[in-house]
Amino acid sequence: MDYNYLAELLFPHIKETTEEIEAKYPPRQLPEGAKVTRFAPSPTGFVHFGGLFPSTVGERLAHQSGGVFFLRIEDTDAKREVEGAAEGLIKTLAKYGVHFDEGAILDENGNISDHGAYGPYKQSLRGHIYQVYAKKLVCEGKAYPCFTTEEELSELQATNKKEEIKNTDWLAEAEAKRAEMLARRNFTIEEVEEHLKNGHPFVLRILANGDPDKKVKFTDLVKGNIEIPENDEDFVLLKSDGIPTYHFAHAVDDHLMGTTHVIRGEEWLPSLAKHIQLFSYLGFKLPKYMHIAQIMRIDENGNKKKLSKRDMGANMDDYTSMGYCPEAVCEYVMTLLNSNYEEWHSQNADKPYTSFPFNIKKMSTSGCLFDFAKLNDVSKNVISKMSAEKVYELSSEWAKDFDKELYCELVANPEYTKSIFAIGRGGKKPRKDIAVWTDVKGYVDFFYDKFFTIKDEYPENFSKQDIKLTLEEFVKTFDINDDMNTWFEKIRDIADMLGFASDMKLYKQNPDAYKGSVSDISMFIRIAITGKMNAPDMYTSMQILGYDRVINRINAMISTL
RNA sequence: GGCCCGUUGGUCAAGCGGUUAAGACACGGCCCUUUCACGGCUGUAACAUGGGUUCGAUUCCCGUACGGGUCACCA
Repeated sequence: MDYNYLAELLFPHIKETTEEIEAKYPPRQLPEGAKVTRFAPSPTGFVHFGGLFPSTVGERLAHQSGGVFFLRIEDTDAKREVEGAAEGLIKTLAKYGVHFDEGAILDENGNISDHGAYGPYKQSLRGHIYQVYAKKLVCEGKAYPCFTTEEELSELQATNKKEEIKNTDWLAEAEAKRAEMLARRNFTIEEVEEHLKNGHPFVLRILANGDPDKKVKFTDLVKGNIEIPENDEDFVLLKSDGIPTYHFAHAVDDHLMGTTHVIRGEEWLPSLAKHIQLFSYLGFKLPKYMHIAQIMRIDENGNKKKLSKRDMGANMDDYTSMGYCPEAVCEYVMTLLNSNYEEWHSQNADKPYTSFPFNIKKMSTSGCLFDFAKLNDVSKNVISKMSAEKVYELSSEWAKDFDKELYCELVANPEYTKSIFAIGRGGKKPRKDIAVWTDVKGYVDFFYDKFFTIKDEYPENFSKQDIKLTLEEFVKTFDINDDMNTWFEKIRDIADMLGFASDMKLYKQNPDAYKGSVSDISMFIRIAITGKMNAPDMYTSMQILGYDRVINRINAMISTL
């Protein structure tokens, strides 16, 4: 067959040669060892946790090596595209420290525009380029048109199923399909001309030359050495609308854009044979691949499943509403990505995660479970290191969007609010009460009259009389100007007066000799003032609340007893 | 079902032929302590399984089981 003629038939409008294209994409001038990585999402929705993973790896690897990290929008499937998704993607990623040097970047008006010399970075804008390479493959007899329609194809699969080739007998089905597809390879130029004349659409398929009994050896930077059967499937290169499939776009784009490391989820591993074949057909140098393990979740049967779109914790935008700060999420991602991150972090507590030497070799080969408990722990530590000022700023910013009522109280008196956040903060052993901004309300509520109500929630085993006497005595002796020792001595005095132990050590030696201890007396007061059994340091809390509020609350409690 | 990947405590994981099999989170206890939190100490708990190879296997090889992924004109 005259392949050149066929190519001309198929792509009459393509005049440019691959050499001319190549000339427009010269090799990058980068220092030795610099990595060029990319994140290449399809704009079909929000960024999910599984996408933050590889993008963080790409970002770290590129920027750590003095390389380039770019964003390519893979909008080759119009059916699935979601309006505005790309913009949202970029914004969300930026929030989590994933910044691009090149590619589709958001301008000041919120529109996507190209930055960099290796564009366009939106695949829908690169149609011409793919066709040039497609034409070349046809010329070389490595690709051919297939006029079988989608309907025919799915019918074929359907009949296979209908004919009671047992549902479990995939092999037979696959073979039937393969035989059918192989038949498509046989066509004459005349047939093609006829189809074209009738305006029939076609897809361009690769003419696979692989022998599945033979294996290709391959080294993945994460998975190590793997062997996969050669590809013998005539997969689609160009869809009937002329737009490339992922496989073809991947080969052409990553070659032209000079990607050195392809970082993607391990779900791509099965198609690696296709890519190897394609790169070889095209005469491209194969980039290095890193197939990183998926994040998993536990399904209702207790099995691990890939974390997917609808799962709790999947959508990165949910982390904002759940009240996580991005730094915490980033650190958590680092702990999952590099097993030695935590060790490094404990030794370099003051440094940002970006100065951690990220190491490919330390990446896990197996999928890990998403663990909110761990995230919360990381997050508590992150927040505990912030200044009161910062906590005020971030929590009120969050509350503004997600808890208006709280927001109003927080910002009504900033200095007051900051003094609350300052309790137990700033020292070597800061409190770690807040993991997420949604914790804030439950932590600070009693400082605001709006959220505070007097409730008699004393444990049953204490006499109301003692409680009442404690509160009355406290009101009599309370002086807001007392220092902490004086203040507490007064509480001890009340304990002694009522037959409670004022000395904890003595109490523990002989608890039966007393009605209780000074800790119980404190609890009586604490419940009146905070409404809780547990609360941060009471002396400081009272200083913040002020004399009137303290006395009013205690009096209010007395009257309910 | 084919192909590919994986399997160390509940979770994340060190380990790379000889270890008392780290550490972190979670959980329990103790100490500190007026509560909580913090901090300190401490405890429970793991090499999926069967065969090799080897003087010796968690580590290497093969099988089995289990889990995951994939098998589109989706990425």
